[in-house]
Amino acid sequence: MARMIDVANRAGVSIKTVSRVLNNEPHVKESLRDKVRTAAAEVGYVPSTTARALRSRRSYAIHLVSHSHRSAYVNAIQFGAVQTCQQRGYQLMVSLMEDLRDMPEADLIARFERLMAASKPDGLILVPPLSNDERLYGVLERFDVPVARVGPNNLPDARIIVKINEREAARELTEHLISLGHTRIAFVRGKEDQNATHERFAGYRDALDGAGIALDEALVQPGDFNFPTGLEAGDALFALANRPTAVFAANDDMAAGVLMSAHRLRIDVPDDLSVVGFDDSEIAEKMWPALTTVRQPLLTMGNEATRQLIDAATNQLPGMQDVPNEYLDYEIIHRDSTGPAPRN
Amino acid sequence: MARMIDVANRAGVSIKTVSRVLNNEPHVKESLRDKVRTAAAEVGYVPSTTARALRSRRSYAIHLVSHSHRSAYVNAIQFGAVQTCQQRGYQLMVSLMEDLRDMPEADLIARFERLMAASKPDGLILVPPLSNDERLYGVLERFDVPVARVGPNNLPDARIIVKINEREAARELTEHLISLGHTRIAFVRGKEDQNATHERFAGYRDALDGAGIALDEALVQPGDFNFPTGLEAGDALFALANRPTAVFAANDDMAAGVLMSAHRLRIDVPDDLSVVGFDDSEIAEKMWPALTTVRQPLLTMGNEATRQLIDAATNQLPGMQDVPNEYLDYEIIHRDSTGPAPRN
DNA sequence: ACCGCCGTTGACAGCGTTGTCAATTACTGA
DNA sequence: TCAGTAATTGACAACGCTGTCAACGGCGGT
Repeated sequence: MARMIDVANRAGVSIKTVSRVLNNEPHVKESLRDKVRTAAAEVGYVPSTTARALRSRRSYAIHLVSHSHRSAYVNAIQFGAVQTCQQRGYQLMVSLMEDLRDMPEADLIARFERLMAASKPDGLILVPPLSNDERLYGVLERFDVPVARVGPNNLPDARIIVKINEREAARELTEHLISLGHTRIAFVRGKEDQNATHERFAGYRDALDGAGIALDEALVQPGDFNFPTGLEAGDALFALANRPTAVFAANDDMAAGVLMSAHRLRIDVPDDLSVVGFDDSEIAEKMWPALTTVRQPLLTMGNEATRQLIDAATNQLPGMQDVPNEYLDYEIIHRDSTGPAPRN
Repeated sequence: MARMIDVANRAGVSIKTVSRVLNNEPHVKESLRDKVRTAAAEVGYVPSTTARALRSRRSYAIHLVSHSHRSAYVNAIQFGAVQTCQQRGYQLMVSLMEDLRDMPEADLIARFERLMAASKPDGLILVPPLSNDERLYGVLERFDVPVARVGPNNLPDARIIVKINEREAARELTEHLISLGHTRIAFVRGKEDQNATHERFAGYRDALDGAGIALDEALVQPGDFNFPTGLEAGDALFALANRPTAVFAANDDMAAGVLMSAHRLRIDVPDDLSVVGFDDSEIAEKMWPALTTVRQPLLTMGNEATRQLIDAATNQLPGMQDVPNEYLDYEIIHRDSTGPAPRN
């Protein structure tokens, strides 16, 4: 495998000059630049990330840390992250972090210390539920590494946060149900320690309030973002004397559970019941009937988080002032699980 | 961040001794070992993977390369891989490789050369369709790196291959349909350049042959492992004058498409039609009706591939003689999409 | 008592790159 | 023309670890 010295010899310059050319540093004559680049191509030179990392204290790697439970959501974000990494010559590493809630802070610190020491990433991507864990907030201060948080997040500072306006999206989706004539609209909550649950519920309430519909606590069911809890929530809702005509599940997996419950009870969707989800995960269009939901630009979110991290690491952006953590665009996807409220 | 020299000073030994202790090398007195370990713990020492990698020419990293299209299948394998990596103190890096078919071999080599040079992995995990691409077979010879291929694979050599017996599984699943009384059993093929398609189809034929059922070419539809082609295949099959009473889709996503087609045509599943898939991907249990399918131990496959790679890199296994590339266990998961053949 | 061996231990070099700084060359203005 | 400054280039060290090899000391055999 060709090293820098081989390129240098072939081009008749010192290795330092080769280094400068390949890193696009100033202070090299154009004529030499070409000569070096040609030589590098001829010997098939590829820089050793390892040596670079050791000397320059930059690893050219981004580390994505996710909770041990893998989902299509995280998968999509990761996909976006690896795309951007490859474009920019970075590596993407992935780690799993088990449940943090019952982990003493000391262990938490130790976990991250090990992770940081071992892979020395130039940036850290945190996805839900890690991204809105307040304790990590303090723990990561200890390490001098840019952190990007993906997903709804109410941390007040200027870190990199990539998200959509979930509250507004939830409101819009609920308003759509209301415009279809629904008034008894149920809501299935997600995990209580995730911000998404609260944002989406807030949007749901906003819409009800706006339409002057009173919140019926009986129509609000707990859940944990997984299919089985969606199923349970559906069973509970449909056992009610006064059934809802529409169900807003806080994510698609739970919406699938609600649909399953409806099917089992021979409730026709969308004629007798409308169901909506959130995320537009890959199962949304594969369900029967295909699910009306909110599309999050997960790929773009992965891209963005990565891009901003790399920029921060490269110091192309002196601070993050010009990255105002704005919302990315979402989109309501209308499919076949929603229809006019049944009259009765 | 503590370095080895800090541990050495604290323990009153040379850094070489620290290195020996922490790498479990021989020739250190037990008393010193304890002293070093204590010192390491006290200063919170974590070895620098970077420095280690540079000097020892081992990166303590496994690289998982997948096709640009990310699926739940790959996601699960990756999950298994990262689990084992973390257990063994390795990092997992991921890469995407775009479509290789129309890539000249020279480019292919260049792609891998860059990948290898940049991340210098101790092992490479290839997932379908990369894992059964014959050209990679030759290309990877150039690099002195252990390669694990996940998925059905008929390469004749002694490399690491982690798979289930897909043909047998497909036969068993088809036999189950036959035992339910079905004789008009359709098959939806996957991508033709993937071994899985051929293995699964072969198993389907085995079962038909075994039962003395003639293969009806009209019941064999093309597909590409994605939902839309499953939908198309369903539409084509259900437009037939003599409809099948059962459909075996070569994977779950296509089975979802077949189900959607059936629902749209108001064909009752499982009363009028049985549908089965393959993989037991996460959507299988969320479909309506929940899908009967073959569970591949994808997590275990990711674990195994990684374990074998690490062992190979560590030379704990001198060769691969004692890793006989045996099949892992699969399991037929009976759900609600299958039932007795309708009488007519 | 001496030799030679083995189990321990450490000094030192070097992995392939980039940072520092000095040396050299080119260019400016008087 | 020449000093003074700026641009260019390279020599060398260093990042933190492991591989090599030499030094040391204890021990058994003669």
